[in-house]
Amino acid sequence: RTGYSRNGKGKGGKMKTEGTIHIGIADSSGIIRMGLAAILKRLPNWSIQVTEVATTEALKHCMKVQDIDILMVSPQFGGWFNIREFKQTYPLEELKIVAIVSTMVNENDLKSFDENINLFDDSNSISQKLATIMNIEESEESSQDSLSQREREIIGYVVKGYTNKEIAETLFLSIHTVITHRRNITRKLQIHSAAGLTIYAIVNKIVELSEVKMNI
Amino acid sequence: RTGYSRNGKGKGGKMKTEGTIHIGIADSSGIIRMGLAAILKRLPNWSIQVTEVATTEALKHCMKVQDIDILMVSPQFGGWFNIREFKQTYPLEELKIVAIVSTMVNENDLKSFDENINLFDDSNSISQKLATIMNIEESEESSQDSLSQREREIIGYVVKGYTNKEIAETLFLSIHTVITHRRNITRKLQIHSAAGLTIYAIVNKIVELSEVKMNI
DNA sequence: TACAAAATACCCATTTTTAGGTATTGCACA
DNA sequence: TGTGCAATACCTAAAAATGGGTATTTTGTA
Repeated sequence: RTGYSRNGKGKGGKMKTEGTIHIGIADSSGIIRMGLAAILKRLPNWSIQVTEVATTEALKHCMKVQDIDILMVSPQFGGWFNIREFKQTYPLEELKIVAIVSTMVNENDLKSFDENINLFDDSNSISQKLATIMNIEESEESSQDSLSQREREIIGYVVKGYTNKEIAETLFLSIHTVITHRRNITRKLQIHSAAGLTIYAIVNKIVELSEVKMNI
Repeated sequence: RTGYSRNGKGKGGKMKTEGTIHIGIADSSGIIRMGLAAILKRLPNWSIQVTEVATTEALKHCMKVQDIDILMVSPQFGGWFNIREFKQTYPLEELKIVAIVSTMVNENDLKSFDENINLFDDSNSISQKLATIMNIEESEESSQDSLSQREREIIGYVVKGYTNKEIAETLFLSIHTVITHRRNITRKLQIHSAAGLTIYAIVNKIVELSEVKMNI
């Protein structure tokens, strides 16, 4: 695949020089995408090619047609970036995945990533982190309290103002099931109000603001 | 209105130059500075020149030697950006100051700014906000949807996930009063769910997304 | 195959919201 | 000086949400 060779472990030697690193940036914030890309491209001693994606569809396409060495992705990308599922879909051992930390993120959600980059990292810091991840090997799983597909679907209807009964009717479920889902959502997120859920859904892009504006 | 124009059809303005807008970006995060600058420079229908500064010293120097039309600055810039003091030091009537909202910010800290830009604003949104701040002149109220001040205040707490009882305790009111306010809000807006109310509040800028994120 | 998680469903009791009514006080404006 | 509205407060009743429990079926995976 890529021309970049991760020549084994612990090469203390100056990184890269063995070719261009291809970095994918997946974040819904255009400001972050462009800013991070600009910094990466200007890093001295690194030859970096950047591909930006703003949506999960674009990321899928990118993974299909590109040879990504490092994926930098917001933990909130596409609602919630399921890194475990992603790694199963794209079982590339050499692929490193870096979290872009911009807003509040649960500590647990960061464990599965090979590295974190936050908004206040400067060029030096980012360069150093790049050096680190290009040298290390393994990463292990950590089970997160993540939302299931159905739970995310339920949240979508809550944000649109549906009552539990209406959600049940829409999805052909018993209202008890909907209530159970909502109870599990509350437990996992520790968010106890519809308003809070709405904020969560917007911030984590489970729904689009423009998409729900019509429904209120 | 100002002389600044999209599409170059500017007419006699009160500001110095027609055509190009000079924007200063003051933020300690290089990612945000560069990302915001990249987006601004690529905005269609706008001609924008950007000056980036990372420190308060650089900002002072910039204000001395440059002709800034809009200053975009993080409320946390240099620890805390004292906008009142800044306006006294540089009494430029035409200077617009925009907050760059990246982390949690107190609502009060944003009031003094002419506009806010947050990380999740896309090009369109930023373009729209630019148009807004360059227009302010006849920006008087277009007769609000008749929501009273108290009602808007109540909505703020609803969005933050407060129950009616909690709102009553916070505002030293009877819960009956809070319920009455909420009934009137529901009647005026025809929005019958907390989720819908939350969307309304965000869209209509009664609350800032960045401000409530911390409360959920 | 066996296990874990997800999705489904129901029970209970309590709290909260919604929706209708009414009523008093104070303030602004014509 | 009266009219209208905002803000306050209370009553009742129904609907909905919340928080705790348990249990079955399905599904994916070790």
